[in-house]
Amino acid sequence: MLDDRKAAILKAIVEEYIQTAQPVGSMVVARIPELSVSSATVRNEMGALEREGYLAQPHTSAGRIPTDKGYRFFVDSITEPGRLDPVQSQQIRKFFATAHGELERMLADTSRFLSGLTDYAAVVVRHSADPARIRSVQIVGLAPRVAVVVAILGSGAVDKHTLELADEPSEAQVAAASSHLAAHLTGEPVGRWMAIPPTDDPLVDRLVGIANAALTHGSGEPDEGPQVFVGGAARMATAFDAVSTIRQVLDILEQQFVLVTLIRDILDRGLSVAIGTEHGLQPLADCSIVVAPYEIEGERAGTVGILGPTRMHYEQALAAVAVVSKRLGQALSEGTREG
Amino acid sequence: MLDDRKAAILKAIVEEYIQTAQPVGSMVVARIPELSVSSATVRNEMGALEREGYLAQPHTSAGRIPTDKGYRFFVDSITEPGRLDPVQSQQIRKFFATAHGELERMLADTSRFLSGLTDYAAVVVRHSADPARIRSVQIVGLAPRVAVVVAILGSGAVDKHTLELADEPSEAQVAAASSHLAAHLTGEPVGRWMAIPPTDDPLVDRLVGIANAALTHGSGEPDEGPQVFVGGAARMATAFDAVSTIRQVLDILEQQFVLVTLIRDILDRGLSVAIGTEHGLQPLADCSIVVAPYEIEGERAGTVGILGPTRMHYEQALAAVAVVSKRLGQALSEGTREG
DNA sequence: CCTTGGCACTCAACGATACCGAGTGCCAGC
DNA sequence: GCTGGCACTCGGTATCGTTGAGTGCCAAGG
Repeated sequence: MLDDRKAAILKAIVEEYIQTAQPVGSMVVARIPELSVSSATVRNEMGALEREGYLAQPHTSAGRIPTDKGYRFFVDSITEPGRLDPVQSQQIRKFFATAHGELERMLADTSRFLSGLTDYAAVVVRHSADPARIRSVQIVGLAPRVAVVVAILGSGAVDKHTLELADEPSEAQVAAASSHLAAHLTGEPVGRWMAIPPTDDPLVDRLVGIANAALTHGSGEPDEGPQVFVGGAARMATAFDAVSTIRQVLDILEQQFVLVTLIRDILDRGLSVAIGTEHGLQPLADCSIVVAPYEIEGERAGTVGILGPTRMHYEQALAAVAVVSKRLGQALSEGTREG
Repeated sequence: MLDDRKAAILKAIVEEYIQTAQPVGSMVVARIPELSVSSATVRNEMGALEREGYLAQPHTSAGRIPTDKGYRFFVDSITEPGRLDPVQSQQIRKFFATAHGELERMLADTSRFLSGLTDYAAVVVRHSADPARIRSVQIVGLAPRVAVVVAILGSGAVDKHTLELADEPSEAQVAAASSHLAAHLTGEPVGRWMAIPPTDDPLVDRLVGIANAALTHGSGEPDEGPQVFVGGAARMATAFDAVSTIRQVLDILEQQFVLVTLIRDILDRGLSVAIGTEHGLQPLADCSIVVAPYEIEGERAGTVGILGPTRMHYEQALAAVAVVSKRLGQALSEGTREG
């Protein structure tokens, strides 16, 4: 597609522009040692690259700026995993050594951490596309008319619902309902309606029905769709200088549904980076997104990602997202105890 | 302190400035019908108001801008509750009619709603200053080495922790531990360490100890300090035009601890509004905060508030925050079932 | 004594103008 | 095909009036 020299020039321009945020002129490119050509030659090549859509010129007599296509070429040419500098690796190690606690807090912390690490906004999605299966379920009476149904899910999460009863079941009836429920729900995905055959005790059936309904339609997390944690949105205020752009980007970051759709879209297309207008969202035309799914015990459990300007530092971003998603998965696979 | 005319002039200037965001000149003030004086008189009074610290001048030959002290006078002069316009009342009614679900989701939704209602950033804090008391507690065995301790709190919230055991207690032992724990913890505030006397079965004691520890130091919400929900932070990008200000304010909004401290501070001082530098936070020097606590069943359970520029629309803000906090409290008092 | 019209003064905002220089495109020569 | 040279472009910055909103002060009038 591009001969070696064009590729080298394009790469140099992208790198320079990412660093300086200024249009890159031919002289700067000609100065880099790998290329021993004059600026005039570079100018010719730059003209060609512009005609092919890799570069753009803000106006005549300005340097060149990479287009989305230019960034795309650059990103695709990053083949080796990309090194994190030791300081960052150290930070990551430290974070995951000390991080602990409840899943949701962990995800929120991770989003903040990743944002600090990369200096872009970070997003962590916990998706529930594949609903966790119920590993164990139990009804517990707590007071004459109050009971709890507690389900432990395959993901290690605990789904619990308090039940208010019209009846006052005996302990035996609660126990019967509990085991009847367990017999029919264990192994099933949570949040899906499961028909449960009646027993010979209508009171037990009512109790089972209430518990089953709570697990199905209950307001516990699992069936409320994916959860989104955004960290470091404030950094977008530094990444752009047009207030309107900042506003638009922040708006998107608050629309969790949009974020989730966007990220799923990117993953569905088999990408790990979406640049500028590659994703459809017009307000994010100046943004790139780097994502990586994380896995808990081999199952995709969510995604981590960062959102930055198209002129983001892609190697670092890719490396950081990759490492953090891996480590997050590991950390969550260990600490499956606490839901 | 201020004679009637000065007060009227000050009020007019504040209102005008809130609307236009432009320094207010003497002629504009002289035009208002209540005051039938010439602009020259207004100028004299404005000079006096400036000397007394209520007004400031960006530069000679510009109009006047209210100082924090000026806003404070204005806010303190708002005595009657302040009317919400019918559209907003309608919105509020509708929101609380349809809002439902889990406490945390409800609070998050409320923060988003309040932000939309006022067009400022909104904050909802769920504080746990007065830890809820345990109404009922129970240990449930789920698997040979896995048990759950479930505590229902006075607030209606459910605190549950999964326990991983070294032993394999019998059902009777679990039941014994459960009732022993219940006997000593019921009525106590959660999250505080309670000594529990030993029984004659060391295995039961170990189980009780683990459960007790989980409830005390466990990672469940109640002892993790207050939770903060921020909605509509993006709106701060419209409220200010200096990018650095936006950045600073967004930063604060992400520091939950700072927010909570700030809000508690304001409430502790018996205020419902903090203007500009009245709160200590330098980055928020251009912001005002309007807060109101909400109550669940008569107990203070948290705070709702909004954060906007010092030139915010105070009457509306005060009214909106007051009404939303009240309605939120009512809504949560009804739906105490689901934790 | 307070109010008011008048007047000189101030100063940010705006527009016009000129200038600078980084960067380009093109061309002729090596 | 590469390179040095050169004319050209045009955004950015600085300079300089000009404008006008707004003030402070004063002297006259109720």
